[in-house]
Amino acid sequence: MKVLSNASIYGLRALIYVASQKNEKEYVSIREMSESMDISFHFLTKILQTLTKNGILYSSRGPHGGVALTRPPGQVFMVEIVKILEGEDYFDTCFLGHPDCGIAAPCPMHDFWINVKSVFLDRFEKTSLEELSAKIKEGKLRL
Amino acid sequence: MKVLSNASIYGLRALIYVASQKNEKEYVSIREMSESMDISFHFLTKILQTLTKNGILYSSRGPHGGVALTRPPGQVFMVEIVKILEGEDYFDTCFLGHPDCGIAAPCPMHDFWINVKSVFLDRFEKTSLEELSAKIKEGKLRL
DNA sequence: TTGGTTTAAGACAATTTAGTCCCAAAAGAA
DNA sequence: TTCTTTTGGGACTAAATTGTCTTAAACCAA
Ligand code: SF4
Ligand code: SF4
Repeated sequence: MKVLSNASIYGLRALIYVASQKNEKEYVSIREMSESMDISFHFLTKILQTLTKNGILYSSRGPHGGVALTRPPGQVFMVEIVKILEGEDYFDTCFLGHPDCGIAAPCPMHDFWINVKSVFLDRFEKTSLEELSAKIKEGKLRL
Repeated sequence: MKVLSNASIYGLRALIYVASQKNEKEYVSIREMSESMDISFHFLTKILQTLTKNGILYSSRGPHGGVALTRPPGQVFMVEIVKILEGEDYFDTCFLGHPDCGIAAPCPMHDFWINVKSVFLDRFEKTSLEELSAKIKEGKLRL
């Protein structure tokens, strides 16, 4: 079972990496992240570019360049990242892939699906990069 | 958000279609199903072939041929279909795509993810084709 | 200013998923 | 038998996702 594309997963992991940095103001090198997390450098670069375009990250070229968060990790929530990388309609899907249905006479999976989606949305809305990076900072989890 | 591939969705819908048939013993034509549900005939055929190979369906060629359930709809559960069409390891995934991790120092999403997967597994284990086809039989839901 | 470093951008290739097509094989009817 | 209908099986194409590569642009330091 997979609910996020590789692009979203890599983007999320990189943001957690950045958020877990000691010095919040310093740029983090994409090369360093890609090697540390064993993700293709160019692929990760492309993903982070869209996060930069969408205002999640600052970026700077040249020596000591890289990317940095535009906001404190406690103010960046998963839901925003997922909507940027997966699409704005991420939570507007039907379990069976129907374009529209279910209002009048929903199928037996409808209530389940609506509920699952709201659980995901709720969790994504409440989980910040700060929370996600907490255990990394303590050195308790690899990324 | 998508948790099932198109192949699984089409396979499930076709099984629901078969299960909602009045005469349980009669073969249902794949052509009829593909046209009624607006699914590619050849694609659906291929999917139903793997379900036949895996003992979910009988099949017969020629006039009045088609597919039929090997068991009563009340004895066929979603979990079996999903594991056949998505792979046996469908429920053995990590939220962040790691091959192994989390036992010692799980990430903040681990508990959430484990819980979500068990909710899915539980529901898939308890939902039979009979339940899924109930509303169709009443004519209350399109497929 | 010159050269090295690093992100930006976009073309390109590989892989996976989705879908199409053709022909063989089986079943039924004439 | 012979013809038609319908599934079986595999090759093929299309599209989406994933990943690679090359060059340009920005930044820094000597
Ligand atoms: S009723 Fe079922 S098929 Fe219709 S939108 Fe809800 S989940 Fe999808
Ligand atoms: S701890 Fe997090 S990253 Fe590790 S297996 Fe669990 S969900 Fe995946």
